[in-house]
Amino acid sequence: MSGYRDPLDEAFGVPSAETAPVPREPPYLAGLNTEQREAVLATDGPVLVLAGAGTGKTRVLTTRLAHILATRRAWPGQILCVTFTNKAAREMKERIGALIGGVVEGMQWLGTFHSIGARMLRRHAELAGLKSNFTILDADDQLRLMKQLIEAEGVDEKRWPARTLASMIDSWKNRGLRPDDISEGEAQGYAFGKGKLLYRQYQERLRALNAADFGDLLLEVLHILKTHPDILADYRDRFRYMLVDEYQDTNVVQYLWLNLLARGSGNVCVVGDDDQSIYGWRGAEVENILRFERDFPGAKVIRLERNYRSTPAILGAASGLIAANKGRLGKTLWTESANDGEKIRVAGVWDAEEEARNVASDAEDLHRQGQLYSQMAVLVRASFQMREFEDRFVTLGLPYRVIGGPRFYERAEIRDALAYLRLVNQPADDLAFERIINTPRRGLGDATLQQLQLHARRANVPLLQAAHALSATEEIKARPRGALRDLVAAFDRWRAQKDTLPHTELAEIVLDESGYTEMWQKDRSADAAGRLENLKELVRSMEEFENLGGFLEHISLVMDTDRGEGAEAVSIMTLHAAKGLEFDTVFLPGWEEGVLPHQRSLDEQGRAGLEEERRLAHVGLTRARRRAKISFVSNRRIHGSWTSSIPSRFLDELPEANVEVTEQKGGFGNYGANYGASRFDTMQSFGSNYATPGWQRAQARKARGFEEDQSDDFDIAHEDAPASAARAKPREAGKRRMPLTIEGELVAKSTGTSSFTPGDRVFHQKFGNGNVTHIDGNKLTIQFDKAGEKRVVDSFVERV
DNA sequence: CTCGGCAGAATTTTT
DNA sequence: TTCTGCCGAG
Repeated sequence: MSGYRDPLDEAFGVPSAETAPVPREPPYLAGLNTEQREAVLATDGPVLVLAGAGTGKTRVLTTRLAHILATRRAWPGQILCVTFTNKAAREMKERIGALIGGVVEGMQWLGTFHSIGARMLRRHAELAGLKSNFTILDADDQLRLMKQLIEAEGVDEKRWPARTLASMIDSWKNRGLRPDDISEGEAQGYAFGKGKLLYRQYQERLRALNAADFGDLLLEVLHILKTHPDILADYRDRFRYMLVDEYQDTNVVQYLWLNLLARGSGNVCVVGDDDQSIYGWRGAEVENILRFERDFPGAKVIRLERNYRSTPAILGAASGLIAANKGRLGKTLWTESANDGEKIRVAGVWDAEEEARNVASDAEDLHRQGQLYSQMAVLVRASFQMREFEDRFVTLGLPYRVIGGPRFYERAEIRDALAYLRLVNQPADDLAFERIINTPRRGLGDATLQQLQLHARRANVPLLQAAHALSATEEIKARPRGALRDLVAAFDRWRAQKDTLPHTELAEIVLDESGYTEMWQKDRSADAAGRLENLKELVRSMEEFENLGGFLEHISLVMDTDRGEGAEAVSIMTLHAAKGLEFDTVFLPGWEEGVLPHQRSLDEQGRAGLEEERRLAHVGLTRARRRAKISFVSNRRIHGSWTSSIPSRFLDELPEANVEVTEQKGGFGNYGANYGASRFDTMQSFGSNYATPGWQRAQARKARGFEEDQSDDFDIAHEDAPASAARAKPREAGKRRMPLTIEGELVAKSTGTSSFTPGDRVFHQKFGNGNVTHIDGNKLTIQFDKAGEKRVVDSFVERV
């Protein structure tokens, strides 16, 4: 017995009583700086860790957790550890595993707010009028549900879009408000006060469907905790230690929920950075972090300011920028480094196409110098900016991947397949039923559905049950009746097989027998093959789960899939998606008024919006380890028409010492050369206010001049023609684009020499099918059926 | 019931 | 520009 040594002790280097009475520092503390160490060791009582970008926040968090475990302050199951994203949760698990050399069992309360909320809600489902196998609805389902209610209420959906109601209800839920809590004034915002009624109806409908939306996962749990002291006491007792990541992103419900629980042990440690709060639009309140000390008097506040990521030049620029924000807790990032590193490069260019060209050629240059593509990222404000980059990268054959594009589980084919599975799992899921009743086409259209709905409402039963009943009566015409009977019989069969067959097998049977797979096999469109592939992938991914229920839970909560991670490719993503990541080189295009301080943010949130935009810019800059390259364009196409844009005000806030303005080869973008009161302001080039008609004319003239260089036959006699946007870019005329790729990522395969000949029929992930018309080395000219003529590198296409 | 054509709006960010 | 939703014809 005495020889027994706990594996945990072993792993952590906790001295055993016999061998080492000498106090020795556990190995996991090695390498931490003073503040980090303090944050790890201050286990008891409230602690606020203000962790600037790149200061080792995750390391502190994981080490702290490991420390709590190692010192036996709590068992894995007694620690509540909340993150904001699934990725962060996953990473945390992995890193704790790495720290103690194995997988930690029993960390069942480590996860995102929503996954933990779902866990709790399933335990107490009946208290919220649900069964524990309730379905978690996604945005799409919610919207459809709301549309039905809006219509039933006789509200004009044109005037009061379902989207508006959805976001309203969402924000109410984010603020912890249930239907009864909505004030009349608040409800006025939608359809003359019908918002409140619709909210209540929506909740009732959810209960009838045995479903919950994302907001409910927290709101309902909060309500249960508030109204059931015994349950609250139980959780308070259970959670000896609480850790919260990204505290600056918490909204009101999350805040209330955390606070309620934290009043138990009082051992709550929140980590965050007010300068990285970028989710205000989703209900996050920076104030939560700003008032932590008031909420928990005597809280220990630890600042992590030593940055291990970026060069002094980058930190200087980022600090200078963020200093313009008011109401910060205030941190100054510093780093130990002999030299400043490369200055931030700022370049003005003509348009987004040129911007993409420059970024791509810079990326190639760096690559030639030995930099990895995987160490480069293009960070944009909004996803519409991604297109130009994708286009350019595709033509060059430069490997890239889009992160956070259309997600796997949001694709139509996946959602259809899931609807089938949901319905097998939970027969009351009317939304799933509505989705698949006529997919594939089986002659069950609107008319039949309405009959079903009528019957279902009268009998107060789910649609599937109504279908069951109606398919046996004469109420429905013969043709649809037969189809309905088949469908109902199929579901009966599948449900019977649910408990006897492995769930992956069941899924295959369902997709097969329903005719869903066949539907895509028959489909001859460009992306049908990809969709079939996705369906296979879906079934494959089910293998990791014990049963159907577990799988469905996972997919509704974990919408992100990190596909292609680690690939040697340039990442393209939004600034939001980039939080928490780092790259050697970061490209920051689109620093223009209206794009980087995004117009909408400014319009809707005023100064608060501007500050959040500035934080977004700050997040972007601090992603860079070695170099950051900012650019802005003077002409941007918005909704199809060309608009002149002016450089972002944030450019002026970058300390001059850290910035280098580069001349562009294009010749039209050298605005930065004119230093003045505002270094980047285009008006300097013209000596007049940019908003005036004169400036606009100047722009137009410039545009025409540009075209003159490009095409000989341009008629410059129209000097005084109105500044037509279309005019400025005649080259664009015939250009057409396909919708975004299904895959959302394209990575060059290393094929040998070109093995194509003109006339070959080929398939391209993005552009679909087409014929090769010309070959030039490894560059093919292809006439695509849908996307028109494109020049593409051969490794991106395959023969069909 | 399905398909095609047309009008009108437009998504910044996501658990 | 591009996508969506609606309407009318087959």
